[in-house]
Amino acid sequence: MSVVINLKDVLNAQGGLLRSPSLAEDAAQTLRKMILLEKLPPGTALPERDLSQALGISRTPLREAIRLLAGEGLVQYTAARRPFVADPSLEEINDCLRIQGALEALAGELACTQASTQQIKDIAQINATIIKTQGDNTRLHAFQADMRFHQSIVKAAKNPPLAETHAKYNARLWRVRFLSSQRPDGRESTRREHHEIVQALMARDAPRTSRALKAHLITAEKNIALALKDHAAITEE
Amino acid sequence: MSVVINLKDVLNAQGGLLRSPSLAEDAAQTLRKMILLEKLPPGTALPERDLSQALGISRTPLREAIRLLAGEGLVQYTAARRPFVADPSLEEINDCLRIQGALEALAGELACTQASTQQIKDIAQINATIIKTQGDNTRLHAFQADMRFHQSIVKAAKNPPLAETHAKYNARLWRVRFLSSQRPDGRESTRREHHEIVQALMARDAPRTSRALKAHLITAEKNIALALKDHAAITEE
DNA sequence: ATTTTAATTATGGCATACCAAAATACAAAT
DNA sequence: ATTTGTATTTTGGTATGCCATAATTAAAAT
Repeated sequence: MSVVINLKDVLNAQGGLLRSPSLAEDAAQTLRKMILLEKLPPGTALPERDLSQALGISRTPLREAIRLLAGEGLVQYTAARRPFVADPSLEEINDCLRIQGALEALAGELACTQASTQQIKDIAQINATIIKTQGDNTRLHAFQADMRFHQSIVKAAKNPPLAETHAKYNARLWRVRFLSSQRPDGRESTRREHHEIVQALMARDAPRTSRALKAHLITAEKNIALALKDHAAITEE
Repeated sequence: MSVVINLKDVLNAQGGLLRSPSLAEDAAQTLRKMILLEKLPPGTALPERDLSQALGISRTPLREAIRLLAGEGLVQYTAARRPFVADPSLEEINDCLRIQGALEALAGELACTQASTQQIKDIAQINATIIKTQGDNTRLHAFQADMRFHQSIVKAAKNPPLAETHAKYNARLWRVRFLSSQRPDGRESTRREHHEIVQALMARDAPRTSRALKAHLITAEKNIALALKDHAAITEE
């Protein structure tokens, strides 16, 4: 019989099923958010010492966190190996969007044969939620629902490496997509395209699903270009 | 005037233009080769201390090397965060091949509009080399030429993130592709498919190029399945 | 005032030591 | 012999200190 308290149990009890696996991953998540919300704007230097001190951890896990973000493309290195927040050009963003388009098109095709009927129902359900909350002022929620919509399609493809790579590009594009989602125009085309994607999936028509998803990404490309233009104008002044 | 010897100069002088950017990347490259050549067979545990000692470096860079390989999918972690050489199932390999197919199809499409005529000539040239060396007993060279063929197509797409992701899946699939390339059968279909890819590229016919590359990857999937079957039979006894 | 050069500082790469948790080996009990 | 409980060892996570080089500042020369 022991009276020693199990630290893990305490943490699990307090945070539900939350786990804190490592300081590095925690720091990575913190930095990810700061980058995407532009608390760390593009181009910001990320010196290991200052950051680790700011986050209350040592350099070792902070360093690892930065490597993680670099693997996702959110952080880059100068020639002298100094890390800084990536500042992707519109061209590079479009490059990533085309890749994301190809990945989602593949996911859609695979989902047509691999997804359970329940999964397709879930996808349709998520889309229905998006339409309902369309008028809300909670833009963040609408955005997150849109992310879930695409993620659920990828998940239905039942291809773990595909899901992983897709998630990476999602992280990389999160900021601009969020920016783009704040714009009211293009919302109608999004609604229409989502509907077409769901219809194609329900019909389990692989080529049609692929086409619909590719078209959707091309629309996203246009909207993002507009959003970035506005954003640049705003942050300039 | 100083008599102190500059270490960098010494290293550069001895290795030509070889650079040794970091012990971590060097170690990653060493481990990559060992994994792909099955000196570290699938499933092998990778304890940080032993490996770092074996490579003559400390745990810190070795640890970083392992993270790099994990990012490529060559290394995985147990639930207790112990790293081991990934042992992908045939299903997982096929998952990766489908992704690779989608990536190369996209690359082919982009290359049709983005590639310079010189780049397309180069691609055709590489393929010609492959055909010439077909009879050679230097299987390794033929394999490397095949890799270059596909890489040059991706490069011609002029989409750096695409090239990066493609390279990662190449690393991940290197071992099985090498295995597959050792088999004599299927060589004829490879020759035919490569020819079709080159023709489609020279015609700058994007859909045709896409189709040709997708078909090529499907063939690869079949050959790899056969090669793995043989390999399993050999390593069993 | 501008350019060069030297000294200083800041920063990333690496090695090492310590700790907690997990795995393993071992002893005891059934 | 099998299981259970306990001690030992192994292992990954983290903190810290040192080093070489790049970046910055200061000084000197033109």
